[in-house]
Amino acid sequence: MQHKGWESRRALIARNFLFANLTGAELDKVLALARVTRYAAREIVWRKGDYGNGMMAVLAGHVKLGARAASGRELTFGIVKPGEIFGEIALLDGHERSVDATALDACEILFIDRRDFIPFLADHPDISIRLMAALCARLRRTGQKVEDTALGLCPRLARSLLQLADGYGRATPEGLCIDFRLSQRDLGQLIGMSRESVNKQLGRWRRQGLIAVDRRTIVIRDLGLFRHMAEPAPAIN
Amino acid sequence: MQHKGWESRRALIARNFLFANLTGAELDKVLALARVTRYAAREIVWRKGDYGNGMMAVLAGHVKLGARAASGRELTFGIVKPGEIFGEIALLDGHERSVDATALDACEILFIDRRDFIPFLADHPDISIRLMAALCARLRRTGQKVEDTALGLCPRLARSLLQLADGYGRATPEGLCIDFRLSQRDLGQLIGMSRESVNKQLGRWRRQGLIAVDRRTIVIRDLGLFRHMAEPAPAIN
DNA sequence: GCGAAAGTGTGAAGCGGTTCACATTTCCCG
DNA sequence: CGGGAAATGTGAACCGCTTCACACTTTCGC
Repeated sequence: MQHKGWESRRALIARNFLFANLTGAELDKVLALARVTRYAAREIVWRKGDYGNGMMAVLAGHVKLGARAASGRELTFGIVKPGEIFGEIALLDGHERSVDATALDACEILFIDRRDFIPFLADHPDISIRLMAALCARLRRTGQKVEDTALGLCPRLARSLLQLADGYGRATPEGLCIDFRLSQRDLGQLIGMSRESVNKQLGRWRRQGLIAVDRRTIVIRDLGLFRHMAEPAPAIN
Repeated sequence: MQHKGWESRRALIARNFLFANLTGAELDKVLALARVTRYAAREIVWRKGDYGNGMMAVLAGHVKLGARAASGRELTFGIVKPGEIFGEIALLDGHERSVDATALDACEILFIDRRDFIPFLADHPDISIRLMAALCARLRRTGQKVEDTALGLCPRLARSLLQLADGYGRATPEGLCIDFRLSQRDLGQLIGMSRESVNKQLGRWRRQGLIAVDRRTIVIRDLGLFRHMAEPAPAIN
């Protein structure tokens, strides 16, 4: 391991929310426990059902957490951004992976084995607490996903876009630009509906001037109006 | 607080998985922190959005965790049994309740404020670990619920019944008897479908001789065959 | 730059589950 | 034990989403 890689990894880890305010020496300790792996786009990090022996942190790139439902349909639970962690459930309970994890783009991912990390946690109660908070956040998010089930296409898609905008939005003169490319198929999996349905709804909104679909991004023209779409019974969809 | 109540509560708490192997003195400590409340059937323990200032443990009775979706539809996340806990998310992160909690029958529920419990946890790492395990279990379960979304009525209902049978099943000469009364409306909310759909599917199964619906219970006649119904593409539904 | 593969746009048909409407039964409380 | 409320059973109509089929465009690897 050459010096340059070590330093840059150290900097990347320090940006992760879990390790954000560790001292330099502690960061080195984490790095010593960790293994960093690169994944190409579409590469599988693990499959649902694999034996889960540790936790991952995304240093660079994006990871999709999803599953192929028994019916054959693919559905996405969420997308993990740089600085976030995933696989923390298996870290804590050691059971099998509950979802598939797939690299969306080229990723750099840090892995820590639970046999190393659990003792480390014992010495770092603040990290344990942040870990629990992450777990709680994921639980709330997943619960929200269950609730969204009761909603129709229009509010569901709108919510999903707003959520993306929350993470990747950039204000422009034309409106809120979502700087993250998801295919309509991906969007469909994210909201649990068919690609065609997503296409048609986006088309309707485009024709209404609510959004603009540039080649690789979606721009929300009027955020206030668009938020209306996220309501259960939208005025005119 | 008279001696008798104290003793019986102590016995009930000792039966909770979280406090299962505490010493007598530690149990007393927990009891001192806790407040026990009785709820009548259908009484609301808390509402989604309330400020969550602690955790509950069910000593007796059953609590339904659910929410009224924005569309007006009611849906149930799960049913908490005696010896189990709920509200542990708000205990850990102190945010608002993510679901409604309603007593299904007459309940005896123990409440511990997070300001008292968090310090207690610091002295009892074993309990912290069990708490995290509970959190993980809930997360896995909720994820399963999201996945089930992709399934149709038949497998969804079958799974739900099998799950109930898992907790309340009693083997009889006629088959596996589910000793827990849920109305068809409740079942519908549990699987996220309409009461009518549930009724019709139960009717079909009854006519096929797969189940028997005695006044207040459902009996699964042939478990093996019924498990088949829980598969995504059932032979003949 | 070219060709295959992936993504997008769109209509038609079908289906599964919802909603509505009502009859009947069971339960429960006074 | 009687009467009202809740639960159950069932058919008809409706509706939203899926599926399928296909044209067209964009992207990406070589």
